[in-house]
Amino acid sequence: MTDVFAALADPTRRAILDELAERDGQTLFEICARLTARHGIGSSRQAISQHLDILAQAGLVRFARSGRYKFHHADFGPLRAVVDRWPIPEEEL
Amino acid sequence: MTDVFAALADPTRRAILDELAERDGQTLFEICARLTARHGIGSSRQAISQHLDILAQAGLVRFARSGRYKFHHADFGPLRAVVDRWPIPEEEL
DNA sequence: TTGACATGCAAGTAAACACTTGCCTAACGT
DNA sequence: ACGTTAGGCAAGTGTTTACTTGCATGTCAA
Repeated sequence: MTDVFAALADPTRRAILDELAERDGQTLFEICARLTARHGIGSSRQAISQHLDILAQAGLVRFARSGRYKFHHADFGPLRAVVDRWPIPEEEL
Repeated sequence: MTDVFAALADPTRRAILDELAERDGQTLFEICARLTARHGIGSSRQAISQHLDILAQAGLVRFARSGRYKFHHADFGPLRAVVDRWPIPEEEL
């Protein structure tokens, strides 16, 4: 399991997490289409696939293979490594 | 103000934040000494200074000049950008 | 079984990044 | 005034990273 912080460093990967947070279990092609349509990201399928691998190595995304489809599920649990590390001040009112 | 996520991607910068969380208001030389002694980080003064600039651009560190000393203060407020963006699950018991 | 669809693998490239090196400016103590 | 201390600036280097290109594998429908 590699670096959660490094996985979050790329804006395209954060957009992927946004997308999976809104609609979990998408395939690679769905993610590509929605990134283009809704986030203005025009990266190739292979680029997105590589990003998903990095997210998976960080534990932020899990795969579920079914036939020729590969569904992607987000897991935001590793983000506690960020939250628990430093004292985040309360929201000002 | 540049990318908070990118600022957190480097382990040396995270160690700097750890150090400032434990003892706020250190000078550059203090930070260097304590990083070496307590975190096993042997980077040069200039390297640490560049890291502090990046942390400052992300809003995570502020400076306070006093004579020939420059005191560094951590501000973890920008970390709410991480917390508020995705639904982080509760800790399992 | 043939073609279309969904994905995987791997080499190559260009840019970003972390770090060093060398010199410079400024503040303090004696 | 002089040396020392704290920090700044900027060019250069080696590695990492994001991305592309081209081809290969596997799955399903007709």
